Amino acid sequence: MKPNLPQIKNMSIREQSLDTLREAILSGELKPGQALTEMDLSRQLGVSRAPIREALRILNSEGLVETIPYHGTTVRRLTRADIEELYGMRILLETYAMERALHLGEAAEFAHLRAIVNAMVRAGESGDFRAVNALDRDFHDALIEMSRHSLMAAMWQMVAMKVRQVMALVNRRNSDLTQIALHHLPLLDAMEARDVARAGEYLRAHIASAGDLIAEDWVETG
Amino acid sequence: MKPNLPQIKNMSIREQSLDTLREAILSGELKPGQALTEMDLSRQLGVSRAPIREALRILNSEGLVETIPYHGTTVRRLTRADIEELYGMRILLETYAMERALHLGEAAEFAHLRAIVNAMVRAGESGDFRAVNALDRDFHDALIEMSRHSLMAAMWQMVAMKVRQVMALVNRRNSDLTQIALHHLPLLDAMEARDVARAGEYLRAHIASAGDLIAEDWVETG
DNA sequence: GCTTCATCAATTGTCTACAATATACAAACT
DNA sequence: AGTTTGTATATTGTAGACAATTGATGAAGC
Repeated sequence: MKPNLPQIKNMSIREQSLDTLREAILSGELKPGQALTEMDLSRQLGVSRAPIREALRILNSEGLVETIPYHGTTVRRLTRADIEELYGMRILLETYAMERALHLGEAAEFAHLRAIVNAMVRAGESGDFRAVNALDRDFHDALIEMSRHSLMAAMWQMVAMKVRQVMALVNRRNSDLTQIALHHLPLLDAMEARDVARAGEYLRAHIASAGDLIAEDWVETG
Repeated sequence: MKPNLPQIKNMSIREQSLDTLREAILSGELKPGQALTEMDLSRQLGVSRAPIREALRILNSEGLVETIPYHGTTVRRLTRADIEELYGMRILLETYAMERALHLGEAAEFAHLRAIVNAMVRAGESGDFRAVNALDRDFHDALIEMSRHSLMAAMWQMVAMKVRQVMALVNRRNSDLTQIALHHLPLLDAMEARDVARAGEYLRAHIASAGDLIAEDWVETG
């Protein structure tokens, strides 16, 4: 009686437009500073302006675009200071989330983390850097999930989006990504030992080094 | 050549609707669970549905309302768990902001804080609890401002809105508010002495006690 | 009695046309 | 020449009509 058929997606045009635009921004396809004219977008996506406008309002309150009245909407620019703030906030949120996760997390969730890390290391070894990136995101999302804190999850959503955008925009050295994959091993060991202090140190070091590598290479896109 | 004329306000109908609705929600005028039908709102505000819809989308992504497709928008309900999460997040964000504020804040800003606290105590003594509330908000907003962290400010915005809504919905004992006004005195003393550890303790105690008082009295609105 | 199906009312979703606004550029004036 | 003022154009802002969807209600069939 439950044939597990794939859900037929019945998303409104607004939602589809929103997802499409957000994905384009986070993947770096739409670059900071780029103008988004409603007419252009509606022509490109083959829909009217109304749902596009609603999607843009949402993106605006998510901090991904900026709108000047009667002038237009642009993809929000990112300064080096933004990136430093972003990684500072990551450390703050994730440290807190991890402390809760170590208390509230269940065995299955720790096993899930282990599986992610294993896959990440394998992906690093085989040079699949795209997969490393995706698995890194999965790891940190799972960590937040384990903290059982819905407001934290909402805040993390905001931060994680911008992190993803930044990662897509910067030219990372592949060696960095391999390093980052390996960083997760001692971190997870400490977490499985429920060693809050040590895990916290590894986590902060991991995030800070990733942030520094990015801030270092950052060039403000004029 | 600069006669200091007042700026003519030229906010779009969307912005005005947004401000009106948000204010109504945060002040408790619109209660959690209440239905917001677009037609009703547009009639009441005397505008068309288009700007109302855009405002509702924004409120939705701010977490103040919830929308079910083809069914309607309602003011988001608040559970006791939400409130506990809210105050936990407050402690996390404000502790971090205060550490930065103690390093980055300028003399004029500390003086400003002192002026706010003085006014708050006076308002408490004269029984003007509405003013105590407003000044408490000013104090914490100013603290965030002093941290010179725009992403923090954005996150704080979200948290502060919900705090305001919760405060408006709960029946506070007036004695509590007077207590809260007095809490700020030792906190500010420690801040002016740049004593991060002590100020942190006072801050956390202040927020936690406020949160506990509210969570205690909280009745889930059916 | 219970299930199934058609219908209806209420609401949101979308589209199109029109209005309002800002900017750039050219023309007129001093 | 420099300043001001008008005008054109591109863009966003708003309105109103129509389409799509949902959930409820009640009738028909077993």
